[in-house]
Amino acid sequence: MLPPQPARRRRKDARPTEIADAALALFSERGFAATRLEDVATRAGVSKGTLYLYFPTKEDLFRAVLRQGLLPNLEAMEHAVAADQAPAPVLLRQIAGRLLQVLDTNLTAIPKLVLAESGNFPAIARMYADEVVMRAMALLTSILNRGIERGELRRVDPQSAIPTFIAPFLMMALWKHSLGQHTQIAIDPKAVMETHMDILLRGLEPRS
Amino acid sequence: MLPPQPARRRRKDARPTEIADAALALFSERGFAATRLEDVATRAGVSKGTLYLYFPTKEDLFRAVLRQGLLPNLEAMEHAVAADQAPAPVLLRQIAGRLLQVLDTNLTAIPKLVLAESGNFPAIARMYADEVVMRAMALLTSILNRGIERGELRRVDPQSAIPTFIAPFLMMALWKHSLGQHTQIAIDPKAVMETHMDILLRGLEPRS
Amino acid sequence: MLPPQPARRRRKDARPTEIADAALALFSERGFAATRLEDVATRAGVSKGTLYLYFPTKEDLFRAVLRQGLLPNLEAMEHAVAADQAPAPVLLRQIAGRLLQVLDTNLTAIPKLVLAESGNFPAIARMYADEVVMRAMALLTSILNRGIERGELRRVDPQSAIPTFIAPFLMMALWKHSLGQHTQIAIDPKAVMETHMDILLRGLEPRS
Amino acid sequence: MLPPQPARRRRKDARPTEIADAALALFSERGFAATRLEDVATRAGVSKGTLYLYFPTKEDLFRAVLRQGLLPNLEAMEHAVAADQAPAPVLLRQIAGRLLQVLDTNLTAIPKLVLAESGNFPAIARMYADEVVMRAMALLTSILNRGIERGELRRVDPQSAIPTFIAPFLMMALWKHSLGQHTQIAIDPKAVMETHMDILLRGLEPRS
DNA sequence: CATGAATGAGGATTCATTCAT
DNA sequence: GATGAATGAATCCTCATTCAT
Repeated sequence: MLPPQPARRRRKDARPTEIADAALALFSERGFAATRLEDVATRAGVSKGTLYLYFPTKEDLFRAVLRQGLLPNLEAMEHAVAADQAPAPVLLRQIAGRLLQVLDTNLTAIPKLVLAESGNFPAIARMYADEVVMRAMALLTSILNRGIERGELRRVDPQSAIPTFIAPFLMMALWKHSLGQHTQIAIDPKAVMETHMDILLRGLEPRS
Repeated sequence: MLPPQPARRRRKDARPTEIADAALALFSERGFAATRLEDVATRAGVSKGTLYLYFPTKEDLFRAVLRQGLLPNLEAMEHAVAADQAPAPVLLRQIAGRLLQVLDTNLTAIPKLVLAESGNFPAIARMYADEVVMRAMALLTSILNRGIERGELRRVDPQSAIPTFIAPFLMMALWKHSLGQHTQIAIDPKAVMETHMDILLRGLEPRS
Repeated sequence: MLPPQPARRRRKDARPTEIADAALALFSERGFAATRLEDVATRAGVSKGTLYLYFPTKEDLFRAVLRQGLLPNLEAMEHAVAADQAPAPVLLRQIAGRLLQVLDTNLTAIPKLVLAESGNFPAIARMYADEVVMRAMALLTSILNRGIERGELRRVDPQSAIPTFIAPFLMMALWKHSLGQHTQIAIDPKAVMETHMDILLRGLEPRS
Repeated sequence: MLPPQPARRRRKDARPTEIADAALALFSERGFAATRLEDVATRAGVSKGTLYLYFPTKEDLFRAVLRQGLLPNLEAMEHAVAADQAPAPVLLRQIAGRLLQVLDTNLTAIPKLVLAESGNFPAIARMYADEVVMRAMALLTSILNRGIERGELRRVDPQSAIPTFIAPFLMMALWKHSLGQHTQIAIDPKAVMETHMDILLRGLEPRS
C-alpha cells in the first residue's frame, strides 16, 4: 500500500514551483526590477506574505526561478548527448527537433531573463555561461568534431560554426517573448527550422 | 572670422546626446527599471535636475535613447539597399561585413534593451518591429528573391531563410552585452562571421 | 458573549478617520501644498507608507478630509431645517446658537481650507459652493421669507441680508485658525454672537 | 525744464511693483507654497533670474507683497479717521462706501493670503493683526463710542459690535477670490452693503 | 502555515536658488 | 542689469520586507 498522501500536503509541496512559475512569467514579461512581488503572489494565488515562507528575498526567488528553468534544460541536453552513435547530420537534426519542441514551452522565457539581468546578477550570468552555454558548446563541438572526423561534415572550425546552428533557435525564443507579442510579423518555427537545417547541413556537406 | 561659438552653447547643444548616451549604456547594462536617474546624470557629468531640462520623465528619456539608437540603424540599412546591382552572395557578404562593424559600436546595446523592455513598452516594441525588423526583413527578402531569380542562389523560402542569416549577428550583439561580460568563453566575431557566411552561402548555392 | 473584536481590527477601521483628522489639522494650519505627508503620518501615529494604504495620493487625502468635514455640516443643517415652525427670530437665534457651538469644534478648519485651496481645486470649490453654501443660503432665505410673510420681520431682500447674518460667524471661524493664533486681541464668541443677534434682530424688526 | 526721465529708468523703477503685483495675484490664487517663482516671473514679464535682483528669497517677495498691499490699506484708514466730526451713522456709511470701492481693487486678495499663510508666517500674522486689525478696531471703537456718547447710537459693547459691521465686507472680499470664481451664485456687493448698513444702523438706533 | 497591515529605505520629480554669460 | 541653464535639497510615492494575528 502506498503511504497516504493528503491533498493538502501535495498542494503545499507544489507551492514553491507554482510561485516560481508565476515569477518566471512576470520576470520574463517585465524584467526583474519592474516586477512587484505582490503581482507574483497574486498570479500564484497566494498572499504576499506567503512568498517569504518559501523565498527569503526577491533575489532568492529570482535564483530559484532560474535554477528551476535551468535544470530541465541541462537534463534535456544530457539525453541528447546519450544519443551518441548516429551520424552528425542526424544528431543535429534530432537536436533541432528537440529545440523546436522546447520553443513551445515556457522554458523559452529563461534566456530572455538571463540576458536582461546578467548585468545585475553577474553570478547568475557566470553560472549560466559556465553551466549551460559551455556545456551546450562542448556538446555541439564534439558532435561537429566527430562528424568531421568521420567525413560526414566538411572541415570547419566548430567554435565558429556553433552560432550558425544555434542562433536561430535562440532568436525565435527571444522573439516569442518580446517583439513577437507586439507585431503582426509571423514566424513559423517549424518552417524556419527546416529551412535552417536544410541550409546548414548543405553548407556543411563535404565536397562532393 | 568665425562666428563666436560660446563654449556654453556648444555644451548645451550636446547635452541631450550626452545624456542619452549615458542612459543607453546604463539601461542596457542594468535594464530600464533598475537604472537610477542619478546614475545616468553622474555618468553624463550633469546633475539630476539637468536631466529634467531635456527629458520630462524617465520614460521620455527611454524613448529618446531608442530613437537616437534607431535612426542610424535605419539609415545604415538604406545605404545597404542602395548597393543594388551586385550578385546576391556579394551583397550578403557586404551586409555581413557591415554588421560586423556595427558589432564594435554601442548600437549593439539597443536590441538587448528593446528585447528586455518590450513587455513594459509595447509601443516601442511595435515601433521597433515595424520600423526596424520589418524593413530589414523586406531588404533581405528582396535580396534573396533577386538572387534566386538570377540563379545565384538555390530556391528557398526567403522568410524562413532570414533567421539563418541574421540570428548569429543578433546573438553576438546580445552576447557582447550580457554573458560576454561575465565569462571566459571568447567569441571571435570575425571568425564566426566568416564561418557563418561560408556555411550559409554554400548552403544556398544552386545545385551543381 | 460578545463577538471577539480584535484590537488590530478596531484600530484598522479607525485609521482613515485618524489620518484624515491629522491631515485636516495640518492642512488647515499650513495649507495643502506646505503640508508634508510625513508630518500627517507622524501626527496620525502611523508611518508614511501607511497613508498610501488608505489614500492613493495626497490629493485623494485632501478630498477625503473635506468630505469628512462636509457631511456633518450638511446634516447639522438638515436638522436646523427641521426646527420648522418657530417664529423667524427664534429660529435665527437657534441657528446662531448652534453655529456658536460649532465654533468650538475643529469643523471650523474646513472653511479656511476650502477658501485657501479653491484656486487649486476648482471641483472642490464648486462642490462646496453648490452643496454647502447654496443649501445654507436656501435655508436662510426661506426662514427670512417666512418671517417677512408672517410679519415677524421687516421687509428686506433676503439674498442681501444673509451676509449680515452669517458673516460674523464665518469671520470668527477663520479668525480662530489664523490671526487668532498669533495675537493678543481676544474675541469672545458668545458676546459677539449676542451683540450680533441683538443688532440684527432689532434691525429686522418690523416698523413699530 | 524737467529733468530727463529715460523710459528705461522708469521701467526699472516699476519692476519691483510689477513683480509684487504678479506675485500677489498668484499667491492669492494658489497659495504661497503652490506658486512657482517661474510663474511669477512669467506673469511679470521677466526672467526667473531677474526676480532675485529685487527679492533675495521667495519669502522676501512674500513680505514685500504684503507690505505693498498693507500700506495703502492703512493710509486709507487714516483718511477715514480724519473725517472726524460727522455723526457716527454718517461716518459708518462713509467707511462702508469706501470698503465697497476697495472691493473692486486687487487689494482684496490680501486678506485671503494673510489668512491662508498665517500659520506659516507667524510674524506676518502678528504684524497684520497688530497693524491692521488692531488699528481698524480702534478706529471703529472710537466711532461707536463717540456715537453712543452723543446719543446717535444705542448703547452696545463696541468690541462685540465690530464683527457685525466689518464681517460682511471681509466675507465678500474672500468670496471674490475663492468660491466666487467657481460658482454661479452671484453676490451683488452694492445691494449687500446697502441692506447691511440698513439693518445695522436700524439695529443700532437709540430707542425711540 | 497563511495572511495582509504596517514599515521605511529608495528613487522619480519639482522648484528655489545660483551664476556664467 | 538681465538671462536661463544648472544645481541639489526637499518631497511624493513605491514596494521589498516584517510581523502580529
